[in-house]
Formats: sequence, structure tokens, C-alpha cells
Amino acid sequence: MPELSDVEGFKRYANRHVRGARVESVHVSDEQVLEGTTPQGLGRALHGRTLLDHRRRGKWLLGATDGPTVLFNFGMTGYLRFSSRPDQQEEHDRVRFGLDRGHLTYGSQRKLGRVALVTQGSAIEEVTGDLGPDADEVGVQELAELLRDRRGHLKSTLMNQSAIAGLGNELSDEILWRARLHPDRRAGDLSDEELHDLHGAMSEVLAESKRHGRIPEGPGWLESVRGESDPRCPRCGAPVDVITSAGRTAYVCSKEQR
DNA sequence: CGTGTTGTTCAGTT
DNA sequence: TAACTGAACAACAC
Repeated sequence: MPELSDVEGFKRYANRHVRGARVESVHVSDEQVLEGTTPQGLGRALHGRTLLDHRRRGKWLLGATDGPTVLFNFGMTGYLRFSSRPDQQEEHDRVRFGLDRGHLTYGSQRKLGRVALVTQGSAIEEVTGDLGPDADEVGVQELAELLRDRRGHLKSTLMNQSAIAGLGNELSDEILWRARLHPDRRAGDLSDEELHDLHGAMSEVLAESKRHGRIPEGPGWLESVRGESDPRCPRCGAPVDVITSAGRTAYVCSKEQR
């Protein structure tokens, strides 16, 4: 499930393989993933362009070119694949960029992801919607201000892209577990110490997850028990409750997260 | 064959 | 008016 850390991985992948490449063709096999453009429009806008730096904003990947910027959103199941030689077309490939050095393919099983174009000079937020500061760049003071006046639950606030950008279901679970905070705590009710813990947990989880390009599953990670039939807290061994919070499945240590 | 799954949007509510 | 909640959506595994 692409969240901040996964998109960070896509960013490095794109910069490693396609930075500096020239676009020779664009083939769209499913128009549904295009937003605000058409297969013809996308092709015309990108043909002959050079791909420049890819960067990340929240869960969005922004591919700069010497023309328009290409925006990728990965939804739940999106992926990016580069191949220097002709390769097998996969069932869920949706957009294929033919390059002078191979091709870059965007795909997604469920078509919740999107590909959009932003022309030079217009704002990316017209496509992405309002985004709060990136979660990996938020300082403890900024986090405190961000949460102070919020009436909603912690988990829903952390996943609210217009409050903080980049966190999804799994990262928010991981962060709250590490901070020993219950997802249904009111966001605006945290003590200074809890805010400090939350910020520390967020920084650690994101730094490590970004390095891996996904949430690690090793010891010390809640992720390692996700999906198990009888999940136990990797820290204390107590049962992990699987509850619904913010309309999502949340994994919560029954002992440590209050 | 119904249920569960999650990122985003949107309708509806506080 | 802004913040908030929950349902809908997509497609597939189970």
C-alpha cells in the first residue's frame, strides 16, 4: 500500500533509471487512470521531452520534465517498473512511457491510482488537493501546533493529507504503536510528553521506512505481525487488538496503547 | 458468493 | 466556515 515510504522508494527508482531519458512514445492501455488529460493529450505533452528529477510530495510522485510535470498517485496497488529491454506486458499495466533507453510502466491492479499532468507555472495542488507539510519534515513544535485545535481522533488526523501529508493506514499504526498512543485519543488532547513521544516515533519510523522503501518487517516493527491470526505485540507479547479506527483496520497493543 | 481490504473523494453533519 | 465522519469506489483474494 503505497504510503510515504513506498513513494520514496519509487522516487529513488525513477531517478536511478530514467532521469535524463527522452520520451519517445506514450501508450495508455486504460484511460481511467488519467486525470484531466487524455491519451492523446498526454502523448502530445510529453513526446520529445526529457525526464528530469523526480521528487515526492506526500504520497504523490512528481516527475519533472523540460516541459510539464507528470504526477503519479499510486492508490492502494500502484507500481512503477522500468525495463531497458522489451519486457512482458503485465495485466495491470496502465501507462507505458517509451524512452530512448527502455520504457517506464505505471500500473495498478485496482484503478484507484492516477496519472495527471501539470503544466509549467500551474500549481500541483490543483491536482493533489490541499496537502499539509510532509510528515518526515515536521518538527515537534509544528506537530504540536498542527494537532492542538483538532477535535478528531489521532489516527484519522495523522492520515488526513491536508493536515500532514504522507501517512496512511500502516504508517499511522506503526507510529502510534511506537509512541504507545491509542489511535482513538483526541488529537488535540496530548500532553507535551506525549507530543514529544509521538514526534520521536514518527521521525524514527519514517527515517527507517524511507531507507527501506517500505515499512520494515523485522523485530521491533508492528508490521511484522500484521495479518497474523493471533497477533502479539512485538515489544511486550500482549495480544494485539484489531479494531476499527477512522473507518480503517487498526492494530493496537492491548496493554501499552491507552 | 459475500466479505474484507485501503487511498481518495464527496456528501452530509457538527 | 472549517473540521469532521462515513460511504462509495475499484478489483481481487479468501
